[in-house]
Amino acid sequence: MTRQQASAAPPEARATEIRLDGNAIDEVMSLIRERGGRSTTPRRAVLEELIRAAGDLRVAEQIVSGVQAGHPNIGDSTVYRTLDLLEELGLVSHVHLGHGPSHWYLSGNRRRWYLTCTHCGNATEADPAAFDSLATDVAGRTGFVLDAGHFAVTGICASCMSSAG
Amino acid sequence: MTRQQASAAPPEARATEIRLDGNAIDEVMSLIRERGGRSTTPRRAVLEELIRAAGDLRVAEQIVSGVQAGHPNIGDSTVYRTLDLLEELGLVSHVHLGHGPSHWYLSGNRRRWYLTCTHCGNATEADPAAFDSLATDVAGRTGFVLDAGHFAVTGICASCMSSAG
DNA sequence: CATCCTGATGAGTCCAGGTCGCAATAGTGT
DNA sequence: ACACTATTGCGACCTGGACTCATCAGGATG
Repeated sequence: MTRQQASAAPPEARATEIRLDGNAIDEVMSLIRERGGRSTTPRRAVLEELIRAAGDLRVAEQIVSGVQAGHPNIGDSTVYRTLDLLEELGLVSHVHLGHGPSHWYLSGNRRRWYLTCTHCGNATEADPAAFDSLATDVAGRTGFVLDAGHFAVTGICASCMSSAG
Repeated sequence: MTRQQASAAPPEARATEIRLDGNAIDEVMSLIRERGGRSTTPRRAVLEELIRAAGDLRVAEQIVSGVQAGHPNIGDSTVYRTLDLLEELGLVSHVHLGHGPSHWYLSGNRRRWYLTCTHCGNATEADPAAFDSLATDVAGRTGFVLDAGHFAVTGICASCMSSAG
């Protein structure tokens, strides 16, 4: 109904190998330039911030303030736009863990699969093997190709199960 | 960080059998009264609207306008609050299919599992059996008890796979 | 059936989390 | 160094929903 329902993961998305070392930024900038884009300070700053997170999850607001700590004049919307760009390139992903803001991480070509406990709110990354067999099963039955990321699966974690019954 | 992170599905939620016939409303009102709540016109109106949807998904805005078609003086926030109440009672559920608003349905005690295509945006209900075996697998490995509903799993549907590659 | 107590309501305001339009700025191929 | 145009930063705006609070009305009681 609203703006963008089916905008994520355009088929052109090219999952590129990206290492988390210092050269990564230059490699990404080359990739952007190949596509006719430009290597700019804000884009480098956002990438630096994501690399600094070392693959951990960050909400957009954290990324914005991390970037602005070093570059106070970079605007919020530029960070959002850069995250979207990097996601199109297949370099970063965002996941919705619950009702709050989405969480971003440098994914390379490996999306993750998260479980969120609706009781304590904690999110944990899950073993991809279990999800893969679900995906194989569903693809075989229906042809629908599941994508692990984007939304966490909710449930009750082991410790909440044992404590709260 | 914000208000409610871990509020969904309080342990007291009692999944009650609810039929979709005309007596359902009275039964639900009795249930509400047992808990010290009151049977009110807005609550009946919201339930009527959900029953009218016959189990189909509705976004909150549709439910609000459906209710207000018959009762123009019922406020939006009352509808939201009533949906929350009915969800606590285990009678309705909401699911996030994508980035837009959440979708509500009369669930009784049976939550559903949806697949959303990130290419065409369509959501389809999936066979619960596949999800159940995933849930059994994950519970065995980690003790985390998965809940099918609340978030859809994204992917690419069969027709988008074949047409767009 | 009149009263009272308190849960529920509706109108309006506020908030988070982005998104958008646009004039100004700054990469980059030549 | 230039020109061309992708990007930026700013601020206004938008959606979906939560909150406040004075008022209203179920329904248990007498």
